[in-house]
Amino acid sequence: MAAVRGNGDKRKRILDAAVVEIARRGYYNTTVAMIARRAGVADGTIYLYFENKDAILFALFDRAMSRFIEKGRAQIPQQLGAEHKLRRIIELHLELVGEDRDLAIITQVELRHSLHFMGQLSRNQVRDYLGIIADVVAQGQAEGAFTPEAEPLLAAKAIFGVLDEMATDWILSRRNTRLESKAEAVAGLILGGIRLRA
Amino acid sequence: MAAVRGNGDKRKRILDAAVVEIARRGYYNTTVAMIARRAGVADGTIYLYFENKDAILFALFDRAMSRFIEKGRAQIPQQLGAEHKLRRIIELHLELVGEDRDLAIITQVELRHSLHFMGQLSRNQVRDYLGIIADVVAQGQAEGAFTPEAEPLLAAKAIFGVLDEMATDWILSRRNTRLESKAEAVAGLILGGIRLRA
DNA sequence: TACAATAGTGAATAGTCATTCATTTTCCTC
DNA sequence: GAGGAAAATGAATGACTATTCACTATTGTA
Repeated sequence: MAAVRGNGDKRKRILDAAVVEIARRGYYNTTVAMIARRAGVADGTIYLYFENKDAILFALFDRAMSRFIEKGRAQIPQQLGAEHKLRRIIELHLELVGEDRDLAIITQVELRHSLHFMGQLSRNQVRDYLGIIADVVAQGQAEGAFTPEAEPLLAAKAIFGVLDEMATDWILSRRNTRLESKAEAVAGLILGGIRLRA
Repeated sequence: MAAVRGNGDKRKRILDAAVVEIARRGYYNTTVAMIARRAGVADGTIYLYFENKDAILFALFDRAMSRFIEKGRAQIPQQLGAEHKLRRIIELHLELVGEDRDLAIITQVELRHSLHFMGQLSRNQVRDYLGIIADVVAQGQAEGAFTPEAEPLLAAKAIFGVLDEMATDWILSRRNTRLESKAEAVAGLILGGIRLRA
């Protein structure tokens, strides 16, 4: 039944369905049956592709993070100066989060469920991401473009915090502005701070 | 039984117990019975003080936020210049979150559960908090100390994002550094940005 | 076409837990 | 210290749901 195509796209269909259902209702209020229903498969089929319900959430995060890093690699030319790279990261982050609201709800809200989820997986890959930003900061310092006072990893966390808050704020506001429209202003703040330059 | 004191501190005992249990296990993995047990009351007693399980989480947030705003009011003198006020806010935020790790887990991780929780309550009071920061930014601009380019509310969100990320990072790292030890460096970043001053 | 293997199904299972409420205990007043 | 109100109890209820598994359908092969 519901034969969209009797082939191997079931895993994808399940994940896509999970994004929608979990974004609407939250992880704990979404039943496996709901995901199965939307995916057009039987409840039991879910367990042919995922060990358990938690594994679905883990897989969702993996998939999102992979896309993120993949796009990042492709779109941040190695030869750019640090300031341009950082601007590109800011734009890209906001673009990617802003691209799919349901997915953004998962990453910004649902995945922050419990220390269990946060600690187990999300942070490993977040650390990689922070590392990428920290490298750019260090590059900028080496180039003499960025202030040497800032500890690169701390600066990276601060930058991530700003981007993350912008994303969360966008999720929670029902307005339909585009998230990436803030990129310019955000970059200005991050680069220049708020103190008036002498 | 378990007669710690037969008087009116039950509500407080229940909330205190809830902080500990929820911080350890997460909201959805904490049963009402667990909270009751730690509080030294019967399961049913919980329902004399709270309408349902959700209401406990809501109350937890209210209590935390009230303390936050109360301390903020008391410790940020009205006559201070904007930069000093902002530094004080940064210190205070990190101090208060850093004061009680269990409570911090609730506010940084557990309360971000679902749009349901995030949207319903946390944001109303967070908006007030953002408003306070935005006012300080506007004051700084009026004084000519802060850059006029920054839109105060956007700047406030960015600042909140930085503080929030520092807090979350502290929660997830098991190290026992004091959160407020980062205040100085964070203030430097927020005020000066990362671009080198000419 | 016959036969296995593989994939998919969905009803049944086995728990779990928020919430209720009949009963008991504590508190207060006279 | 009697009696009634208020507070507290905790066993029972009623739902709900992740996961399993005996069975069916599909697919590929000889």
